Amino acid sequence: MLTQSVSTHEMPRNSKLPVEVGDKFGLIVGRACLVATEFKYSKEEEIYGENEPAEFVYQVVRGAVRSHKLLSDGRRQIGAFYLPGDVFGLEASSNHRLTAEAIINTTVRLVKHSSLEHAAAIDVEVTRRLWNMTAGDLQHAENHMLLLGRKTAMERVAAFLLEMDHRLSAAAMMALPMCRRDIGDYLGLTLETVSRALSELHDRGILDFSGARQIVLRNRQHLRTMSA
Amino acid sequence: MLTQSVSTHEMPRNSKLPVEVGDKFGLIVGRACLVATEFKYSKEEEIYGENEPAEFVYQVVRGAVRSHKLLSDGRRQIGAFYLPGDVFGLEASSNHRLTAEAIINTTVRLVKHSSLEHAAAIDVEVTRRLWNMTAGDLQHAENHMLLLGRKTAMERVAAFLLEMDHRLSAAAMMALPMCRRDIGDYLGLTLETVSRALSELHDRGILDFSGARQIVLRNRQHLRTMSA
DNA sequence: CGTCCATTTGAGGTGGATCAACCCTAGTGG
DNA sequence: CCACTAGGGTTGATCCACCTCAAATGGACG
Repeated sequence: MLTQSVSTHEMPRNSKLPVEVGDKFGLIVGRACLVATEFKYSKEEEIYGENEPAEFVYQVVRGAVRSHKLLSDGRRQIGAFYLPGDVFGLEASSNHRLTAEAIINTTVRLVKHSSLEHAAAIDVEVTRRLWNMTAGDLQHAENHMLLLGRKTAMERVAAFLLEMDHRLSAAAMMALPMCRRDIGDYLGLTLETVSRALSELHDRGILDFSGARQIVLRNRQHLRTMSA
Repeated sequence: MLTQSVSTHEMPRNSKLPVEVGDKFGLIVGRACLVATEFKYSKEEEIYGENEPAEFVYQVVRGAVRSHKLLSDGRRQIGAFYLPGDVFGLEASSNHRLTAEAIINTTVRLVKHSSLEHAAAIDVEVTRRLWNMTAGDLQHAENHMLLLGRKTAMERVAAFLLEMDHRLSAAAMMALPMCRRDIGDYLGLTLETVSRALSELHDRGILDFSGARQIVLRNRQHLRTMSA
């Protein structure tokens, strides 16, 4: 529960509100004349739980977040990873449908869901942008269903590497914030299968490691072919 | 392409516009003062293709529709089945992201995407309802990712039966419009595995057949437990 | 420098896929 | 009215991609 977290951590403070170009959160917050608050979560901390009321909408500033669903026996499916710039926790209904946790120490900007609702009720453009965001999430989910239902382990790992490369490759190097188990739970595989696939890609010269989570892609075209 | 289909079939005519309670399509169309047109597709006919411009939004009146994505080698993932009352083909962006086909002879109501856009641009409530629909699709996709990534064959089939029971059980009998291959491609399984799971459920007295696609559930609670 | 995890690697097992008959039923035409 | 056919469905036998279990390795951090 966030309100508790607020009290057990530092108090929120207003962010500088740097509305970058292409920053969807900034676009909405700015449009709606809302003030975003910064907040920090430490490694492995829960941000919100499945079925909890959706009190806030979040944007990752620094760090990384995963969202997941659990089966009663502990089997876990990660629906998405959220990296700096990504918005998460936006629900059209009143409750969150997945649990969100910080993968590493993470700073987020957040706005009250209710203020967004209020802004959306009077400004079509705000509603339109919220709809577009949800539609983007849906598109990701549709692609991921194809991956989970029909792709082989190697195809899944290749697709994962290209997705992460696209989303967080600053320089040539890709620094993965998540462990092998997280990757497996995202791809519907075990951590061992993920590890074996990465090792095979390394053996075939398609990627290089400098530490298990520091990866350099050497042949993106080959990966694209492999991801089917 | 629909315009071609229109010419090769009967001309569209205005529907009676019976705005039922709880009919989301009716709510939107009515609110936006739009006129819905009825149209028929025959068995196995394509309604729209992946990446085609999203010219229309559809609602099933009679029949059944499936939407899917294909890999280059023909592997197929069905994202959703649409049954009478369901809306499909609604995109926030300008193109369809899956292919939609009629499973059996199907009648749909449709409205121009552009008129919806126009109505949404001036009426927050319309936009809000469109957003809610997309959010509903996203929720279904999130549940389905858990199924595809983490559930066993039997759990998937049990979940499928409960979903269909919930959506199309008129009396006690459930009349499935789709073949075993469609079910398999929806659940990320082969048609043989689906058939074997159904046979086992029959042997265990959890369901009865009267024809391969006429199913009566005898123990829903047991199915609920099995679907994990 | 030792402890603790994350990761890798190995060996063997298995759930579901694949390949192959066979069966059932609806539709067709004689 | 019935024989024939075709397509969907079932069932069996075998295979294999991935999981499971186990152990070794490595890297980060006190």
